[in-house]
Amino acid sequence: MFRFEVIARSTGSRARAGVMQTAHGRVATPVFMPVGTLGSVKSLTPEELDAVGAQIILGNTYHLYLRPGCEVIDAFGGLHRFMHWEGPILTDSGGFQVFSLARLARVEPEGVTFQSHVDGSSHRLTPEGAIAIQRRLNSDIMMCLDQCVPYPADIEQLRRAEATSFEWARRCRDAWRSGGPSHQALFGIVQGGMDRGLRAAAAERLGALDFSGYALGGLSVGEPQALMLDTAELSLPLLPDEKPKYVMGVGTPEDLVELVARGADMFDCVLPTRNARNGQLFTSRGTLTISNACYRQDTAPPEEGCGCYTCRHYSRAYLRHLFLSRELLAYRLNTLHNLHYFLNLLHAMRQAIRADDFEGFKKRFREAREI
RNA sequence: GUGGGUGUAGCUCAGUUGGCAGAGCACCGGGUUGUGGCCCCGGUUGUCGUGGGUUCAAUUCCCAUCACUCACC
Repeated sequence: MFRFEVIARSTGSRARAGVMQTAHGRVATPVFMPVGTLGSVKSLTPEELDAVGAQIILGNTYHLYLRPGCEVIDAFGGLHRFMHWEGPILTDSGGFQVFSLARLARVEPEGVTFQSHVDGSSHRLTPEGAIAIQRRLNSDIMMCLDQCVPYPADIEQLRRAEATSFEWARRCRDAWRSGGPSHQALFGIVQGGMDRGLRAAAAERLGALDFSGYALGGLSVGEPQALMLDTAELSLPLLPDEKPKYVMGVGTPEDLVELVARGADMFDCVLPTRNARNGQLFTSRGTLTISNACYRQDTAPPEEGCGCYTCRHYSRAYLRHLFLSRELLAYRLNTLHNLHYFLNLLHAMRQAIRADDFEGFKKRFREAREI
Protein backbone atom coordinates (compact mmCIF):
# COMPACT_ATOMS: atom_id res chain seq x y z
CA MET A 1 0.00 0.00 0.00
CA PHE A 2 2.70 2.49 1.00
CA ARG A 3 5.03 3.44 -1.81
CA PHE A 4 7.73 6.00 -2.39
CA GLU A 5 9.30 6.99 -5.65
CA VAL A 6 12.01 9.51 -6.42
CA ILE A 7 11.02 11.38 -9.56
CA ALA A 8 13.74 14.01 -9.88
CA ARG A 9 17.24 14.66 -8.60
CA SER A 10 19.20 17.87 -8.45
CA THR A 11 22.57 17.75 -10.20
CA GLY A 12 24.42 20.18 -7.95
CA SER A 13 23.29 18.69 -4.62
CA ARG A 14 21.65 15.66 -3.06
CA ALA A 15 18.23 17.32 -3.26
CA ARG A 16 15.53 15.10 -4.68
CA ALA A 17 11.80 15.27 -5.37
CA GLY A 18 9.48 12.33 -4.99
CA VAL A 19 5.98 11.06 -4.47
CA MET A 20 4.84 9.13 -1.45
CA GLN A 21 1.65 7.08 -1.73
CA THR A 22 -0.20 6.50 1.54
CA ALA A 23 -3.51 4.92 2.48
CA HIS A 24 -5.09 8.39 2.55
CA GLY A 25 -3.49 9.92 -0.51
CA ARG A 26 -0.35 11.06 -2.23
CA VAL A 27 2.29 13.37 -0.86
CA ALA A 28 4.79 15.24 -3.00
CA THR A 29 8.23 15.48 -1.40
CA PRO A 30 10.19 17.19 -0.05
CA VAL A 31 7.35 18.01 2.29
CA PHE A 32 6.74 19.99 5.45
CA MET A 33 4.19 18.44 7.80
CA PRO A 34 2.29 20.82 10.10
CA VAL A 35 2.15 19.57 13.67
CA GLY A 36 -1.26 18.73 15.09
CA THR A 37 -0.22 17.12 18.34
CA LEU A 38 -3.63 16.73 19.96
CA GLY A 39 -5.57 16.05 16.80
CA SER A 40 -5.67 19.67 15.72
CA VAL A 41 -3.21 21.99 14.07
CA LYS A 42 -3.79 24.67 16.65
CA SER A 43 -6.39 27.27 15.68
CA LEU A 44 -7.07 25.95 12.16
CA THR A 45 -9.79 23.78 10.63
CA PRO A 46 -8.88 20.97 8.21
CA GLU A 47 -10.41 23.01 5.37
CA GLU A 48 -8.04 25.86 6.17
CA LEU A 49 -5.10 23.46 6.33
CA ASP A 50 -6.03 22.13 2.94
CA ALA A 51 -6.39 25.63 1.53
CA VAL A 52 -2.99 26.65 2.83
CA GLY A 53 -1.41 23.67 1.06
CA ALA A 54 -0.91 21.03 3.77
CA GLN A 55 -0.52 17.54 2.28
CA ILE A 56 0.04 15.55 5.45
CA ILE A 57 -0.12 16.42 9.13
CA LEU A 58 1.24 15.05 12.39
CA GLY A 59 -0.56 13.60 15.36
CA ASN A 60 1.02 12.42 18.57
CA THR A 61 0.68 9.05 20.24
CA TYR A 62 1.69 10.19 23.70
CA HIS A 63 -0.76 13.08 23.79
CA LEU A 64 -3.72 11.29 22.19
CA TYR A 65 -3.24 8.19 24.31
CA LEU A 66 -3.40 10.30 27.50
CA ARG A 67 -6.22 12.49 26.22
CA PRO A 68 -8.85 11.75 24.96
CA GLY A 69 -7.70 8.09 25.09
CA CYS A 70 -7.76 5.37 22.42
CA GLU A 71 -11.26 4.16 23.29
CA VAL A 72 -12.67 7.53 22.24
CA ILE A 73 -10.88 7.46 18.89
CA ASP A 74 -11.85 3.79 18.40
CA ALA A 75 -15.46 4.91 18.15
CA PHE A 76 -14.51 6.80 14.98
CA GLY A 77 -12.34 4.08 13.51
CA GLY A 78 -9.25 6.24 13.88
CA LEU A 79 -7.94 9.76 14.00
CA HIS A 80 -9.00 10.80 10.48
CA ARG A 81 -12.71 10.74 11.08
CA PHE A 82 -12.35 11.88 14.69
CA MET A 83 -10.65 15.12 13.62
CA HIS A 84 -12.27 15.39 10.16
CA TRP A 85 -9.01 15.29 8.18
CA GLU A 86 -9.16 12.74 5.37
CA GLY A 87 -5.60 13.32 4.16
CA PRO A 88 -2.48 11.46 5.26
CA ILE A 89 -1.48 11.51 8.93
CA LEU A 90 1.86 10.64 10.50
CA THR A 91 1.87 9.80 14.18
CA ASP A 92 4.89 10.31 16.35
CA SER A 93 5.44 7.42 18.73
CA GLY A 94 5.56 9.45 21.91
CA GLY A 95 9.18 8.65 22.67
CA PHE A 96 10.21 12.29 22.47
CA GLN A 97 7.33 13.49 24.64
CA VAL A 98 7.99 10.94 27.35
CA PHE A 99 11.41 12.50 27.79
CA SER A 100 10.48 16.12 27.23
CA LEU A 101 7.12 16.38 29.01
CA ALA A 102 6.49 13.49 31.37
CA ARG A 103 7.88 13.37 34.87
CA LEU A 104 10.10 10.67 36.23
CA ALA A 105 10.60 8.83 32.97
CA ARG A 106 12.47 5.59 33.69
CA VAL A 107 13.93 3.63 30.83
CA GLU A 108 14.14 -0.13 31.12
CA PRO A 109 14.81 -2.71 28.42
CA GLU A 110 11.11 -3.53 28.30
CA GLY A 111 9.94 0.05 27.77
CA VAL A 112 9.66 3.41 29.49
CA THR A 113 7.66 4.11 32.63
CA PHE A 114 6.52 7.67 33.14
CA GLN A 115 4.04 9.93 34.85
CA SER A 116 1.47 11.79 32.77
CA HIS A 117 2.02 15.56 32.55
CA VAL A 118 -1.79 15.90 32.52
CA ASP A 119 -2.78 14.21 35.76
CA GLY A 120 0.32 12.54 37.16
CA SER A 121 -0.95 9.02 36.54
CA SER A 122 1.63 6.30 35.88
CA HIS A 123 1.98 4.65 32.48
CA ARG A 124 4.30 2.30 30.69
CA LEU A 125 5.02 2.63 27.01
CA THR A 126 6.64 -0.33 25.23
CA PRO A 127 7.57 -0.66 21.55
CA GLU A 128 4.67 -3.10 21.08
CA GLY A 129 2.34 -0.76 22.94
CA ALA A 130 3.37 2.22 20.82
CA ILE A 131 2.55 0.25 17.66
CA ALA A 132 -0.76 -0.95 19.11
CA ILE A 133 -1.82 2.62 19.91
CA GLN A 134 -0.80 3.90 16.49
CA ARG A 135 -2.79 1.06 14.91
CA ARG A 136 -5.85 2.23 16.77
CA LEU A 137 -5.17 5.82 15.70
CA ASN A 138 -4.99 4.34 12.18
CA SER A 139 -2.31 6.78 11.03
CA ASP A 140 -0.82 6.39 7.58
CA ILE A 141 2.74 6.49 8.87
CA MET A 142 3.67 5.17 12.30
CA MET A 143 6.94 5.95 14.05
CA CYS A 144 9.04 3.60 16.17
CA LEU A 145 9.37 4.22 19.87
CA ASP A 146 12.83 5.66 20.49
CA GLN A 147 14.88 7.39 23.13
CA CYS A 148 15.90 10.97 22.43
CA VAL A 149 18.92 12.43 24.22
CA PRO A 150 19.50 16.13 24.90
CA TYR A 151 22.64 17.98 23.81
CA PRO A 152 25.29 17.88 25.05
CA ALA A 153 25.46 14.28 26.25
CA ASP A 154 28.37 12.04 27.08
CA ILE A 155 29.22 9.17 24.78
CA GLU A 156 28.11 6.48 27.23
CA GLN A 157 24.66 8.02 27.54
CA LEU A 158 24.44 8.28 23.75
CA ARG A 159 25.56 4.68 23.30
CA ARG A 160 22.95 3.38 25.74
CA ALA A 161 20.13 5.44 24.23
CA GLU A 162 21.08 4.38 20.70
CA ALA A 163 21.24 0.71 21.70
CA THR A 164 17.85 0.96 23.38
CA SER A 165 16.37 2.79 20.38
CA PHE A 166 17.70 0.16 17.99
CA GLU A 167 16.34 -2.72 20.03
CA TRP A 168 12.98 -0.97 20.32
CA ALA A 169 12.98 -0.32 16.56
CA ARG A 170 13.48 -4.03 15.93
CA ARG A 171 10.60 -4.86 18.26
CA CYS A 172 8.37 -2.22 16.68
CA ARG A 173 9.05 -3.72 13.27
CA ASP A 174 8.23 -7.22 14.54
CA ALA A 175 5.01 -6.01 16.11
CA TRP A 176 4.11 -4.21 12.86
CA ARG A 177 4.78 -7.30 10.73
CA SER A 178 3.10 -9.74 13.07
CA GLY A 179 -0.30 -8.42 12.08
CA GLY A 180 0.22 -9.40 8.45
CA PRO A 181 0.30 -6.91 5.54
CA SER A 182 -0.67 -3.46 6.77
CA HIS A 183 -1.92 -0.36 5.02
CA GLN A 184 0.04 1.58 7.64
CA ALA A 185 3.72 2.38 7.04
CA LEU A 186 6.36 2.25 9.78
CA PHE A 187 9.46 4.44 9.92
CA GLY A 188 12.62 3.65 11.90
CA ILE A 189 14.43 6.42 13.78
CA VAL A 190 18.21 6.88 13.80
CA GLN A 191 19.67 8.12 17.09
CA GLY A 192 23.32 8.51 18.13
CA GLY A 193 23.50 12.21 19.06
CA MET A 194 26.23 14.19 17.32
CA ASP A 195 28.78 11.40 17.55
CA ARG A 196 29.76 10.59 13.98
CA GLY A 197 30.77 7.00 14.57
CA LEU A 198 27.66 6.18 16.53
CA ARG A 199 25.37 7.94 14.02
CA ALA A 200 26.89 6.18 11.06
CA ALA A 201 26.64 2.77 12.70
CA ALA A 202 23.07 3.48 13.79
CA ALA A 203 22.03 4.55 10.29
CA GLU A 204 23.58 1.49 8.67
CA ARG A 205 22.18 -1.14 10.97
CA LEU A 206 18.73 0.46 11.05
CA GLY A 207 18.79 0.66 7.25
CA ALA A 208 19.07 -3.12 7.12
CA LEU A 209 15.76 -3.59 8.93
CA ASP A 210 13.65 -2.67 5.90
CA PHE A 211 11.33 -0.03 7.26
CA SER A 212 8.95 1.93 5.02
CA GLY A 213 11.07 5.01 5.61
CA TYR A 214 13.71 6.40 7.93
CA ALA A 215 13.94 9.33 10.27
CA LEU A 216 16.78 11.20 11.91
CA GLY A 217 15.87 11.81 15.53
CA GLY A 218 17.71 13.66 18.25
CA LEU A 219 18.54 16.70 16.10
CA SER A 220 17.86 20.33 16.97
CA VAL A 221 18.06 19.50 20.63
CA GLY A 222 20.34 22.42 21.48
CA GLU A 223 23.38 21.83 19.25
CA PRO A 224 24.76 24.53 16.92
CA GLN A 225 23.16 24.56 13.47
CA ALA A 226 26.41 23.62 11.71
CA LEU A 227 26.73 20.50 13.86
CA MET A 228 23.12 19.52 13.14
CA LEU A 229 23.75 19.91 9.41
CA ASP A 230 27.00 17.94 9.56
CA THR A 231 25.26 15.12 11.42
CA ALA A 232 22.46 15.04 8.85
CA GLU A 233 24.94 15.21 5.97
CA LEU A 234 26.75 12.20 7.36
CA SER A 235 23.63 10.15 8.10
CA LEU A 236 21.28 10.75 5.17
CA PRO A 237 23.41 9.07 2.45
CA LEU A 238 23.85 6.00 4.65
CA LEU A 239 20.09 5.33 4.65
CA PRO A 240 18.48 3.36 1.78
CA ASP A 241 18.23 5.69 -1.21
CA GLU A 242 14.83 4.35 -2.34
CA LYS A 243 13.16 5.15 1.00
CA PRO A 244 11.82 8.48 2.23
CA LYS A 245 14.07 10.24 4.74
CA TYR A 246 12.54 12.32 7.46
CA VAL A 247 14.36 14.80 9.70
CA MET A 248 12.30 15.05 12.86
CA GLY A 249 11.52 18.31 14.62
CA VAL A 250 13.41 20.57 12.20
CA GLY A 251 13.46 23.42 11.58
CA THR A 252 13.92 27.02 10.53
CA PRO A 253 13.50 27.94 6.85
CA GLU A 254 17.30 27.97 6.54
CA ASP A 255 17.50 24.50 8.12
CA LEU A 256 14.95 23.15 5.66
CA VAL A 257 16.77 24.48 2.61
CA GLU A 258 20.09 23.10 3.83
CA LEU A 259 18.60 19.72 4.69
CA VAL A 260 16.78 19.33 1.37
CA ALA A 261 20.16 20.01 -0.24
CA ARG A 262 21.53 17.09 1.78
CA GLY A 263 18.82 14.68 0.67
CA ALA A 264 16.03 15.00 3.26
CA ASP A 265 12.44 14.39 2.09
CA MET A 266 10.24 15.12 5.08
CA PHE A 267 10.12 17.57 7.98
CA ASP A 268 7.90 18.53 10.85
CA CYS A 269 8.38 21.38 13.23
CA VAL A 270 6.34 23.41 15.68
CA LEU A 271 8.15 26.60 14.68
CA PRO A 272 5.62 28.04 12.20
CA THR A 273 2.61 27.27 14.39
CA ARG A 274 4.04 27.93 17.84
CA ASN A 275 5.88 31.07 16.84
CA ALA A 276 2.73 32.31 15.15
CA ARG A 277 1.02 32.14 18.52
CA ASN A 278 3.98 33.97 20.02
CA GLY A 279 3.85 36.77 17.48
CA GLN A 280 6.73 35.82 15.22
CA LEU A 281 6.02 35.80 11.50
CA PHE A 282 8.27 34.17 8.91
CA THR A 283 8.89 36.00 5.65
CA SER A 284 11.26 35.58 2.75
CA ARG A 285 13.32 38.39 4.24
CA GLY A 286 13.56 36.87 7.69
CA THR A 287 11.40 36.90 10.78
CA LEU A 288 9.15 39.74 11.86
CA THR A 289 8.11 40.24 15.48
CA ILE A 290 4.60 41.58 15.13
CA SER A 291 4.53 43.09 18.65
CA ASN A 292 7.35 45.51 17.82
CA ALA A 293 6.31 49.14 18.28
CA CYS A 294 7.51 50.06 14.80
CA TYR A 295 4.44 48.30 13.34
CA ARG A 296 1.93 50.27 15.40
CA GLN A 297 0.66 52.24 12.42
CA ASP A 298 2.09 50.09 9.63
CA THR A 299 -0.59 49.60 6.97
CA ALA A 300 1.47 47.06 4.99
CA PRO A 301 0.74 43.31 5.18
CA PRO A 302 3.29 41.08 6.97
CA GLU A 303 4.89 40.33 3.62
CA GLU A 304 4.36 42.37 0.46
CA GLY A 305 3.29 40.09 -2.37
CA CYS A 306 2.47 37.11 -0.15
CA GLY A 307 -0.64 35.29 -1.39
CA CYS A 308 -1.85 34.01 1.98
CA TYR A 309 -5.26 34.93 3.36
CA THR A 310 -3.69 37.02 6.12
CA CYS A 311 -1.47 39.07 3.86
CA ARG A 312 -4.25 39.60 1.32
CA HIS A 313 -6.55 41.17 3.92
CA TYR A 314 -4.72 42.44 7.00
CA SER A 315 -2.07 44.94 8.00
CA ARG A 316 0.82 44.66 10.43
CA ALA A 317 -0.82 47.34 12.58
CA TYR A 318 -4.03 45.30 12.87
CA LEU A 319 -2.19 42.05 13.53
CA ARG A 320 -0.10 43.81 16.18
CA HIS A 321 -3.24 45.12 17.81
CA LEU A 322 -4.87 41.68 17.78
CA PHE A 323 -1.75 40.04 19.19
CA LEU A 324 -1.24 42.55 22.01
CA SER A 325 -4.95 42.30 22.85
CA ARG A 326 -4.65 38.51 22.89
CA GLU A 327 -7.53 38.24 20.47
CA LEU A 328 -8.08 34.68 19.27
CA LEU A 329 -8.02 35.86 15.68
CA ALA A 330 -4.35 36.79 16.10
CA TYR A 331 -3.38 33.14 16.56
CA ARG A 332 -5.37 32.06 13.53
CA LEU A 333 -4.14 34.75 11.16
CA ASN A 334 -0.51 34.41 12.23
CA THR A 335 -0.68 30.61 11.92
CA LEU A 336 -2.23 30.83 8.45
CA HIS A 337 0.57 33.08 7.31
CA ASN A 338 3.42 31.06 8.79
CA LEU A 339 2.13 27.74 7.47
CA HIS A 340 1.61 29.30 4.08
CA TYR A 341 5.20 30.49 4.17
CA PHE A 342 6.63 27.08 5.12
CA LEU A 343 4.44 25.08 2.74
CA ASN A 344 5.10 27.50 -0.07
CA LEU A 345 8.84 27.30 0.60
CA LEU A 346 8.73 23.51 0.18
CA HIS A 347 6.54 23.85 -2.89
CA ALA A 348 9.14 26.16 -4.43
CA MET A 349 11.89 23.68 -3.59
CA ARG A 350 9.97 20.81 -5.25
CA GLN A 351 9.52 22.85 -8.38
CA ALA A 352 13.16 23.89 -8.43
CA ILE A 353 14.33 20.28 -8.05
CA ARG A 354 12.03 19.10 -10.84
CA ALA A 355 13.36 21.87 -13.06
CA ASP A 356 16.86 20.98 -11.86
CA ASP A 357 17.41 24.50 -10.61
CA PHE A 358 17.85 23.89 -6.90
CA GLU A 359 21.09 25.88 -6.83
CA GLY A 360 19.27 28.80 -8.39
CA PHE A 361 16.56 28.48 -5.79
CA LYS A 362 19.12 28.51 -2.97
CA LYS A 363 20.77 31.60 -4.39
CA ARG A 364 17.44 33.47 -4.58
CA PHE A 365 16.49 32.27 -1.09
CA ARG A 366 19.72 33.64 0.38
CA GLU A 367 19.62 36.91 -1.55
CA ALA A 368 16.12 37.71 -0.30
CA ARG A 369 17.34 37.68 3.31
CA GLU A 370 20.34 39.87 2.66
CA ILE A 371 18.35 42.87 1.45
C1' G B 1 -19.21 68.95 61.04
C1' U B 2 -16.33 65.05 64.22
C1' G B 3 -13.05 60.91 64.29
C1' G B 4 -10.07 57.25 61.55
C1' G B 5 -7.47 55.45 57.10
C1' U B 6 -4.81 56.11 52.47
C1' G B 7 -1.67 59.16 48.95
C1' U B 8 5.47 55.85 46.38
C1' A B 9 6.45 53.75 38.42
C1' G B 10 1.05 53.72 33.46
C1' C B 11 -1.80 50.02 37.25
C1' U B 12 -1.87 47.21 42.13
C1' C B 13 1.11 47.77 46.13
C1' A B 14 5.93 46.79 49.17
C1' G B 15 9.76 49.63 51.68
C1' U B 16 13.09 52.86 54.51
C1' U B 17 14.91 51.94 63.47
C1' G B 18 16.72 58.92 58.50
C1' G B 19 22.03 57.35 54.08
C1' C B 20 21.79 56.66 45.73
C1' A B 21 13.83 54.20 45.77
C1' G B 22 11.59 48.25 45.05
C1' A B 23 8.18 44.01 43.26
C1' G B 24 4.32 42.04 40.18
C1' C B 25 1.62 43.49 35.97
C1' A B 26 1.95 46.84 31.76
C1' C B 27 5.36 48.80 28.19
C1' C B 28 10.16 48.14 25.04
C1' G B 29 13.78 44.50 23.01
C1' G B 30 15.48 39.28 22.43
C1' G B 31 14.61 33.93 22.61
C1' U B 32 11.42 29.63 21.27
C1' U B 33 13.16 23.43 16.31
C1' G B 34 9.29 14.95 16.92
C1' U B 35 3.78 22.00 20.73
C1' G B 36 0.77 23.27 27.39
C1' G B 37 -2.03 29.99 23.31
C1' C B 38 2.96 28.31 27.83
C1' C B 39 7.51 29.82 29.24
C1' C B 40 12.50 32.05 29.52
C1' C B 41 16.20 36.25 29.26
C1' G B 42 17.27 41.44 29.17
C1' G B 43 15.60 46.77 29.44
C1' U B 44 12.79 51.74 30.36
C1' U B 45 9.74 54.30 33.85
C1' G B 46 9.43 58.09 39.66
C1' U B 47 9.13 66.29 41.91
C1' C B 48 7.83 59.10 47.11
C1' G B 49 0.29 64.34 47.04
C1' U B 50 1.81 69.79 48.17
C1' G B 51 4.21 73.60 51.36
C1' G B 52 7.08 74.42 55.56
C1' G B 53 10.24 72.70 59.90
C1' U B 54 14.20 69.57 62.38
C1' U B 55 18.88 67.28 60.46
C1' C B 56 25.36 66.84 57.54
C1' A B 57 21.29 64.09 55.10
C1' A B 58 13.85 63.58 54.98
C1' U B 59 10.14 59.27 50.79
C1' U B 60 11.00 58.10 56.24
C1' C B 61 10.47 62.37 62.09
C1' C B 62 7.31 67.08 63.22
C1' C B 63 3.58 70.96 61.62
C1' A B 64 0.24 72.68 58.09
C1' U B 65 -2.44 71.85 53.77
C1' C B 66 -4.93 69.31 49.57
C1' A B 67 -7.20 64.94 47.45
C1' C B 68 -9.55 60.33 47.98
C1' U B 69 -11.98 57.06 51.36
C1' C B 70 -14.56 54.82 55.77
C1' A B 71 -17.50 55.48 60.24
C1' C B 72 -20.55 58.57 63.08
C1' C B 73 -23.52 63.11 63.44
